[in-house]
Formats: sequence, C-alpha cells, structure tokens
Amino acid sequence: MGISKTENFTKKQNDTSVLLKALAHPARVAIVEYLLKVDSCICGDIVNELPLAQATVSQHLRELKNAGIIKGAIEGNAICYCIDEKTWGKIQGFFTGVAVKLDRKNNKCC
Amino acid sequence: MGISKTENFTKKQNDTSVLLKALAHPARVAIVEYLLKVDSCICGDIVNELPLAQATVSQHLRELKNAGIIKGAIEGNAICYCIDEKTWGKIQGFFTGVAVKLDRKNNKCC
DNA sequence: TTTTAATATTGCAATATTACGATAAATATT
DNA sequence: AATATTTATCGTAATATTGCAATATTAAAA
Repeated sequence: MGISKTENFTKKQNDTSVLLKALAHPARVAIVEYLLKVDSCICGDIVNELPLAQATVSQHLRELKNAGIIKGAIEGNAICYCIDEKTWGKIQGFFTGVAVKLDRKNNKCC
Repeated sequence: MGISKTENFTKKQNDTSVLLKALAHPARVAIVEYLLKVDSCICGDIVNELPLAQATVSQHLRELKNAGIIKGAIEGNAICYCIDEKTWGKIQGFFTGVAVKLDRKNNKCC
C-alpha cells in the first residue's frame, strides 16, 4: 500500500527507522559529511557544494532538521546549520548496542 | 522526479545511504532486533513474530539480504537468517567516525 | 509419487519520495 | 523605500516503496 504499518511496531523501532530514513539518501549523507568537514558553521554554502537545486537542498535540510539530526540557528538573513550531537549519539548507540550483543553471543548459523 | 541523482555523490556516500535505507523501516529494524534476541537461528518464525503477511516479510528479508545486513543459510526446506557482523561493523564505523570527529572540533554554532 | 511445509516471486493498488521551477517570506543593503 | 540576498514553500511530474493475495518454487514427509 505504500504506507508503513507503524502502529504494529514499538515506539523505539519507529523512532530508529525515522532517524535512519532521514539519512537514507546520498545527498543527506553528503550534507552531514560537509557539515562535519567545514570548520565554521556554514549556511547556504551547502547549496553551492551540492549538485542540486536550492529548493531540493532546502527540502533535504528540512528532513534532517525534522528528524533532529541537524540544528539550524538564524544569523541575520542566513541560517547556520550543524549536526546535533545528542541525536547522533542516539543512532550511534543503536548500532553499537547491536554490535556488542552480536559479539557476546556467537552468531550461530551462516 | 522520485529518482535520486546518485551519480553526483561519492561511492561511499551512496553505499552508506543504501545500507541505511535497508534499515529505514520499522519492520526491518524489528527483524534485526528479533534475530538478535533469538538465541538459535530462526527461520520462518519471523513471519509468526511480525504482524505482516508472509509475502511482505519475505520482501523485507530480501532487502536486508541484498544490502548485506543479513545472511541466509539454507537448511532443508527452511532458511536460517542471521545478522552479518561485517556489514554491521561498517555502519557502526560510519556513525562512530562522525561522532569522534564531532567530539574533536567543538560544533560552533547552534 | 502425492502431499505438505517453507519461502520466493509476481502483479497490482495505495501512498511516499525526489527533484525542480516558480514564487513567497524575511532580512540586509543601498 | 527599493533592491538584493538568503532560505522556505508550493505545485507538479517522475519514480520508488509498501503491503498483500495469488501463485510459483523447492525440499521434506508420507
């Protein structure tokens, strides 16, 4: 149906998938990596950096912001974006948690 | 257009987004967590565990397998799935890498 | 060999995502 | 005030995803 049956899964499972979906696009991975590379907190430079139209970049930024992966601070008529470390830590925690459990039990089959 | 302009991004950025997209659905997060919880390597139990039709579960399993996140071993007429630790480590590495860099530089704005 | 069990594939309808031009909104600059 | 700059939003076309019934495939069991 094109609609996920979110009500059948736990809040945590849904939250995790929402965060990952926000990063499940090369442009959004590129935005995160660019924010990480650039020393000062850039603003519209992202538009120049990426091979996408301004409207498209703005949409991707909104998705990242809605998911809580980046934060934006208004500075004059520009906006200054950066990665939200707290949210990032949450995602990292999910992957590390699974990795630790994988390590403990020996994946039996395969 | 509904099609990502993948050719404009690096192979690594594309690879990362493909892996994350495979996990960007609550059912697929649930599958991974179930595989982690269950001690023995289960087979079709996933279908009983999840509130989705068999065909739907099979599709999700295929997506996870195509992305390399899970592996499947044929055992008789059943199939035994488990998490691919190597791929998992790769994703974990991405998130940890960014977290470490975030720690080094102090995110200036926001 | 027939039947049963487990999994995969196909086809399709409903919905979501992606991208961008056009335009709006907000602030800076002149 | 008029203009320029920056970012967001709207509308829309192209494409992708989700979910399931129906059916196919494969191997065990009878």
